[in-house]
Amino acid sequence: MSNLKSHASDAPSSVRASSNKPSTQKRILDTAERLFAREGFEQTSLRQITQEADVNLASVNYHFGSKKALIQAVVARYMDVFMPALDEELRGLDDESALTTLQVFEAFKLPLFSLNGIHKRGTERFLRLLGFAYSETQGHLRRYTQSAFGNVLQHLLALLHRANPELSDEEMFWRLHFVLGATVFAQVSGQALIEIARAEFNHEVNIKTVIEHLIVFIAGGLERP
Amino acid sequence: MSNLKSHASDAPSSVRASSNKPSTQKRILDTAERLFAREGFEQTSLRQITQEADVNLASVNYHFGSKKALIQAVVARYMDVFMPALDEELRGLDDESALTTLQVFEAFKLPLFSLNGIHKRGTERFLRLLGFAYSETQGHLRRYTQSAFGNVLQHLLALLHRANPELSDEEMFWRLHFVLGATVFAQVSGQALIEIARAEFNHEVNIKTVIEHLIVFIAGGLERP
DNA sequence: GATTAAATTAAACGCATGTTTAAAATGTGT
DNA sequence: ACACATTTTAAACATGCGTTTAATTTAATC
Repeated sequence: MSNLKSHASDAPSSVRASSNKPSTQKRILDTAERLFAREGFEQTSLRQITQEADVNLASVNYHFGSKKALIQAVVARYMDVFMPALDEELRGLDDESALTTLQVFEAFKLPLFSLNGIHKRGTERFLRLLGFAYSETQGHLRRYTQSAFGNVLQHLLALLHRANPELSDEEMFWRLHFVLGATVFAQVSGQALIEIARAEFNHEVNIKTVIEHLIVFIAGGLERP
Repeated sequence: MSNLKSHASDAPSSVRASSNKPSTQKRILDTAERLFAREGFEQTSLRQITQEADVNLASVNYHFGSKKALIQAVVARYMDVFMPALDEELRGLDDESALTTLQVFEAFKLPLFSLNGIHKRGTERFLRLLGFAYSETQGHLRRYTQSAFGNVLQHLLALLHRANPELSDEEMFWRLHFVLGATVFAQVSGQALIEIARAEFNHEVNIKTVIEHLIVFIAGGLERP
């Protein structure tokens, strides 16, 4: 944590001077993201990351301090885009007169797809990172999310209660966690499932399709009387 | 795999002769089960198991051949009870005239609760083992389940299709995996969630309650038009 | 261009894992 | 009681991990 060298978070020069190669920091971040999203955090070693990024093993600890901090940096890059976008979408629902569960979940779509601005397959990567963050127990990530974006999550819960006033707090508690489970699982097993589906149904399947299916499903489960 | 000593699967003498202590094999199996269900497969080391079981480290490899084989033996002990029981329940639904999704999922309840015959908290343990088997990628376990009990799972799929004839194969495919996700997640995060719920709602929460909530949720998600 | 500061490098450290080995202990059949 | 097979044991093996160190190279500053 505090082991970080002072210059590590200095902002500007993200591109090396007289070279078209991205900086070491960015190379590490990009490669780590790709591998984390594919294999999970624990399954990905620093040696694997540094080798594929073509940087020295020790540079991860030099630039980020520790593997934990690297994980957090990778996730934060997406969170910092996603959460404000979601926040705005949720605010747009505050004035809705007859709010439905489906509306609330569909508010996730734009923020999710906007992540493709970060990377070509940003949506997919973010969801898989999230999935691993929860299925592996990366407590520090949960704490970071809760403390940095807790208010957004509170807002979400309030809207869901407004859309389902007949559900008790306890029922909402359980169903929300089931929603989370279905979502996380769909992403972690996502790539494998997409391939199976492709072979089985003889047409292209992409992340958008999966999300559409998922949203209908979780809305159905959550609204169940 | 084939490294197993020939006597390892010899059936009978599960209790040592002139001693009230269970056999080494059983001690390993019981302790491994307890730890696997609590921490997951990868998080539990053989040293932890053998230490708590009070047996020698090497005896796991002697009796089971490898850690993978031990994991499989632990899971199989439950599968061999659960799957036939589920099979029987599902057969009971074949003659149902107006089959509902809820009926299909409720057919899981008895087989699940029957696992408490194996261990006091057998239901909970089995579900958590299953959860870890899927969230960690224990491919060999998936293969074993598929090959040993594939017919039961096929039967389940057929019944769900009968209860929801309007759903396409593809929709059923996705929803079934979301169901699996919600279930697995609920169990892996289960203990933590149960404790939060207990504190939040000031009354006892047990595994049965969670399953009741879950079944309603997944039936709602799956039936969604 | 000399002097600092920052970044990179190769190597080692310390620890934990699953597995194997070979000797000792225990049990079994005659 | 002997001979043999089975089981248990302590120790080492081989591998992989995140991290640290100390020296070198590169960049920036005066």
